[in-house]
Amino acid sequence: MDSVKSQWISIIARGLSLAAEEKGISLENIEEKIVVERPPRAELGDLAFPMFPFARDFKIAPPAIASLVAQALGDLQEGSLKIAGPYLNVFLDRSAVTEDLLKEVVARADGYGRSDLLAGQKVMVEFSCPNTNKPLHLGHLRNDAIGESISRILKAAGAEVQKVNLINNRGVHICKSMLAYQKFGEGKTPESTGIKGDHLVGDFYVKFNQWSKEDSTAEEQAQEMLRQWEKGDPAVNELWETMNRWTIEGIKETYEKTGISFDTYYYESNTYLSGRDQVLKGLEKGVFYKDEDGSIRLDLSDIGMDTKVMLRSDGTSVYMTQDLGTAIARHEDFPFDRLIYVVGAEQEYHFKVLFHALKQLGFSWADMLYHLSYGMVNLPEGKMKSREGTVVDADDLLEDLSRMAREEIVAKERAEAVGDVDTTAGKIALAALHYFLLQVSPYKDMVFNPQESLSFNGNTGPYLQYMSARINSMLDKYNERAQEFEGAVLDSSLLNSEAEWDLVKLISSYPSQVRQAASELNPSIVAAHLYDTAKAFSRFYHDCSILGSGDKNLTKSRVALSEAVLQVLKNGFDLINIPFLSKM
RNA sequence: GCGUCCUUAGCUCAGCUGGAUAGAGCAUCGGCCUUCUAAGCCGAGGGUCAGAGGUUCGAAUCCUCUAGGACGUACCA
Repeated sequence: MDSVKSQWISIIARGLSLAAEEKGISLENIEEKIVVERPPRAELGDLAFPMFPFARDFKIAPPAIASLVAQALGDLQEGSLKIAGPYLNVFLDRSAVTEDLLKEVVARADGYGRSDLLAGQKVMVEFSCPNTNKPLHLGHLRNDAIGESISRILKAAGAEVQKVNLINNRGVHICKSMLAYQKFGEGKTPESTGIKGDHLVGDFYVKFNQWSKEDSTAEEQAQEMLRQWEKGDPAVNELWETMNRWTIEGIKETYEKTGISFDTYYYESNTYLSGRDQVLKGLEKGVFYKDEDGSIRLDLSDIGMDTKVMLRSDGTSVYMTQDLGTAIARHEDFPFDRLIYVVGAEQEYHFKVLFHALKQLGFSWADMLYHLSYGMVNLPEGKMKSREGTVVDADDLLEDLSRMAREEIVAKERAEAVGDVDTTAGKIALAALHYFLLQVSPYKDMVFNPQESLSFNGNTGPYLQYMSARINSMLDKYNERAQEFEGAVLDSSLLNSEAEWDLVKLISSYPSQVRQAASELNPSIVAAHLYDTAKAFSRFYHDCSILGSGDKNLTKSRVALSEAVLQVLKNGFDLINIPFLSKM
């Protein structure tokens, strides 16, 4: 369809220049001025060219220009042109467009939608970045969904993508759960309690917060433990290693359940020292300065901000310290053209400072760093607050969703048809979750209403799965009854209903939607397009019988169209991490 | 205080670099299962695109201001 579009742009350009010649005016850069749109309603045509931009040159009203151009072009082979007030609308040769499209989708198959928009680019995407003191919650799930999806979309746009995670495994907050474990742990382990490691550790983090309310020395004790840890105290270190392992194993289990993966894990514990070296180097170079209070700081007054601590006065590192070290290590490991940090909007200030500091330190690639800032997930009552226990735990949520999906399967008496009910339910749960999280533009805050958000009806992930499963089983039936349709010929001119043409347009615009999602780093564009496609198929399927059309050529043609729809859905599912189900 | 962002139907969200009558889902009401899965399809009601100016032939979209809200402005991450 892209080629058809550019073909029409040059036709219109020819018409405009002919018309201009007739009027005795000269037009420059015509093609660049031409705007292509889609008419608001299908009856108006397939492409629209507004004539407003040329009113100034012609010094006549846009509708008059439209008729002038139409006249100049006369009769056309490629389709037809219609004047609609100030617009020139194009009606494409549907049969030809459909035929080309169906061939293209078959030829490209899983590759349909891929492009070379970012070919040759190395892009690193950082996301998730959990702390090792508690399990993942709903906020992480949004981060993970965005990061994973963006990575897949960038890859589809031709980039070489490296997904990286940064485990925040050191710092005073980590010491808090360790301290609580020392005090109240009684030697419990994930094995002895049967509690998933990250949850067990998280319970002690909660315990610390309770205890610190009663004992005012708790915070100071945690700080002391951090100093011991940075000094390399063997007992502290051993506890740290044990508890970290528990948490990371638990978190990795959750990643596996949600289809998230990473090419490389970075650990704050490995990078904070090199970060510290960088800060000291920067101090020597005069990029940083030593404050009266003993801390090493960066002066940001040149970019209208205050000063920022790079290293504490007691010599221990802050978040910024290790992020410097991590960024440098990453560029050495994978010389990226772009590093995208998928991190919440509340850290915008942090990244501004980080990028600025790296630039001041003389790293040319500092300009290639980008903070993909996303909004918070709120509850109907307001923010999630760990202190008030309103945090939605990731594992619990997945379990709830799976249970609900299982109940649906049973209620709809689909258990037998589906086969493995638990696996299917798990995949439906993922579709519901990922679609819900990705249909919203990343930068916006969103509301998660547990009761309403988890519906499987309407504009949801399971709806998409349902439509694709139905297409799939219809195609299975077609193949089983292959004999009936022997000798049938694919004839795209038979696909002449509006519903079929709608599908052709949606299928053909899928690749440009993926490219747009890649350049805007916005998976919701893909999600919305898949919904439109599934919805259009649903209407078509309801109105047009495929296997029972009564004409085997028509059946074959509709089957081909359905196969193309299914291909787009499958390819798109992969980009937004929704599992395809052959049965549901 | 200062900075960044948000505000579209009762609710949750779309709305491409400004373009023809602002769209979905949920919720409400009404139709459709002896025919390819009713997790479906069709229809109805529901909008001063927060408000006011401005730019433009044309503004939900761009600019300014105002009002609400979120976040940030830590030797937390």
